[in-house]
Amino acid sequence: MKRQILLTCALPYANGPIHLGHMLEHIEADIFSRFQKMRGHECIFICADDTHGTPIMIKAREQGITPEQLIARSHEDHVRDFADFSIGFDHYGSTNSDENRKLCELFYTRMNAKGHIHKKGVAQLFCEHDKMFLPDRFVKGTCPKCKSKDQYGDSCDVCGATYAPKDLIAPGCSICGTTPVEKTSDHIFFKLNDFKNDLQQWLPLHTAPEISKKMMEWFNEDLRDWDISRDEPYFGFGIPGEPGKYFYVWVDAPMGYVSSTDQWCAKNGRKLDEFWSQKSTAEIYHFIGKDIVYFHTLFWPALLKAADFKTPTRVNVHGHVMVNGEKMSKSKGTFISSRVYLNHLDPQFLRYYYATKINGGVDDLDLSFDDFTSRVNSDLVGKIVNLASRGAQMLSKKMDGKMSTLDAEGVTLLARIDAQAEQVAHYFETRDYAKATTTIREMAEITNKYFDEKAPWKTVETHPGETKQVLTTTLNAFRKMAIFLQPVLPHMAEKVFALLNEKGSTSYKWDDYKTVLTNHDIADYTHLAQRVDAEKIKAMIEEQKQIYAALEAAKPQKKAVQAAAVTAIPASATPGEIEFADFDKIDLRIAHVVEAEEIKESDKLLRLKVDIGGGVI
RNA sequence: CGCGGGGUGGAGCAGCCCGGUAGCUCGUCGGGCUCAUAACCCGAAGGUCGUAGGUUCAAAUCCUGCCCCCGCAACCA
Repeated sequence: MKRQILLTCALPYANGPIHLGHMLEHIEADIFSRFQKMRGHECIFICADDTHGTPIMIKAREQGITPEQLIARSHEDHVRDFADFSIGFDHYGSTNSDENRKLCELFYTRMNAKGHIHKKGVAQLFCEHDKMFLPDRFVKGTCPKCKSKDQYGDSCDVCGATYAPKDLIAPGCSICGTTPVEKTSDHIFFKLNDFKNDLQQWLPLHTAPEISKKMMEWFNEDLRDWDISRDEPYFGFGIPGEPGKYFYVWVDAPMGYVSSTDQWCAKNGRKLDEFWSQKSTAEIYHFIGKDIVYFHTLFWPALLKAADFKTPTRVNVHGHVMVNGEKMSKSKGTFISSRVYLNHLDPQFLRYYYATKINGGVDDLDLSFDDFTSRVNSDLVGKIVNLASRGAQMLSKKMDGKMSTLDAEGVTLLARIDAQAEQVAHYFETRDYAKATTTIREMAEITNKYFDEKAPWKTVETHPGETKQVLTTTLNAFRKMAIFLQPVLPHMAEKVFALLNEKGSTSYKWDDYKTVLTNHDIADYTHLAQRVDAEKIKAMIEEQKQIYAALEAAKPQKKAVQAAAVTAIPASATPGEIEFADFDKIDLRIAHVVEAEEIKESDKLLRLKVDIGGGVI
């Protein structure tokens, strides 16, 4: 039966570049998507940029550009990075689209009509200087509990206490430093508790046990109303009938899954209802990180239910990437952006490496570069790819480049491999890519053993006929492995496709493993993958470190410049640690700022920044 | 006592649900081979399974306490 599958990754925030943490999720989902497509199912892989909210607005201000310009740049970067890692989205949209706006309005209208919305006043800190209400993370001050300085408005990094921003001692706007005042404003709330029972039943059926177990905590008491509005100025969508009120970014972000599907449907002559109507039989899978579980397993399904849409079939949660056993660190250069990685290493390596570690669970995944190097060099290049080299080179250099037939042991060998095929498929289906790649590696091991025992290099002169059978067997075994690995290594599979002169499309279907190539010409052999050079890893980390250093160096200057600027241009918005995605984006842009400042130091600084930072603007 | 996940040879992991001689890859050491990208094949050494107790004929596996790491705690996208 042909399944209809819709796949999504969490939407990357549009104020930072893609880094190796994002790539874990996208690679995991892409492998799943490619696997399903190979199996003959319809699988639509959707993602988009998440473009709204205060951080984007502030960041754009800092750079003296509009939020639209900022998100356009991010979109371009993101799309290119993903493409270079062979992430095969069927559509990559943006939450800042007409489709998304209409959808938000539709959701809101339906929720409102059914009585799930209400309004009440909320007292919140307001910065008179920046003329805006401050999200918790934009208030900094001294922790009321342990007195640590420079803590955010929601919790203290030092002692772990949680509190409200107004509880901070000497709170200040993190943008301009002004002491904020408390002001009350009406906010719009979604009555999440209306869906308490639904959610409680839904969770265990659609998430992994460890996740639903954790989420069950929420049901110990009634669910609080969820504040879905923000006051202007805010970069987002206005709430219908509520002037000056905007949808909170976490409302329109997951909505991007639906609106992007809509865009894909429009391009392909399909109907959104096929996927998202309550009657739809399509399977919807969200791939997300463990940090945003509750948005996807509480708020999101509740919103969908409230608006009469289909709820996800499964929310797949993965852990976070650690580098060399530690959290990714900017100063150590382990906070590696996709682009920096691509400047030094083959994206296939990361795909393979992550695949060997992804087991469908929520554990954190350690990206250890020593392990990375040996895994790729030994398993992938040494054991698997080497088979092609062993088989194909002899066939084309010492013989006529044409396969013959299998020998008796060859028939047995290929049967042993075939016997594992459905098991491998099962591993892909359950997202246990670690087991899938291990099984494939074992196929390579028995094939190498076979090759060694047969020792064709000894018989190539004396018994060409038998030798050819060994090479034919080896290449066929390798071909099966390449097919099984195609979800992980699509680029390599393409090369194998060409090497083996395959007919038809340009990539394999899963069932192609069932055929055996005999009396078949192959093309000249070229290496399918290079080994990892440890020097390149060093160079990559070094480059990332330098980008960070440039940022650090630019920081004080940036403050000085912005202090001199005329209207409402904030000083450095983000001292200390902001979220990683934020951070990396700064890295890139800062490099531009540095240049700008070297050239100029008068009152037109901001204009210059735009020129250089934007390149063509 | 906030909650969830994790702690297995030098590194990275599997095994734990359904107790019964601890498995895989890399690395190390020794051997083989020389077709292949110094690759491949064979063999060896190396672990009181975080820790302290408990249950049991038997515990990495089940139960309890503690320690350490990661994450979450509704305004971090």
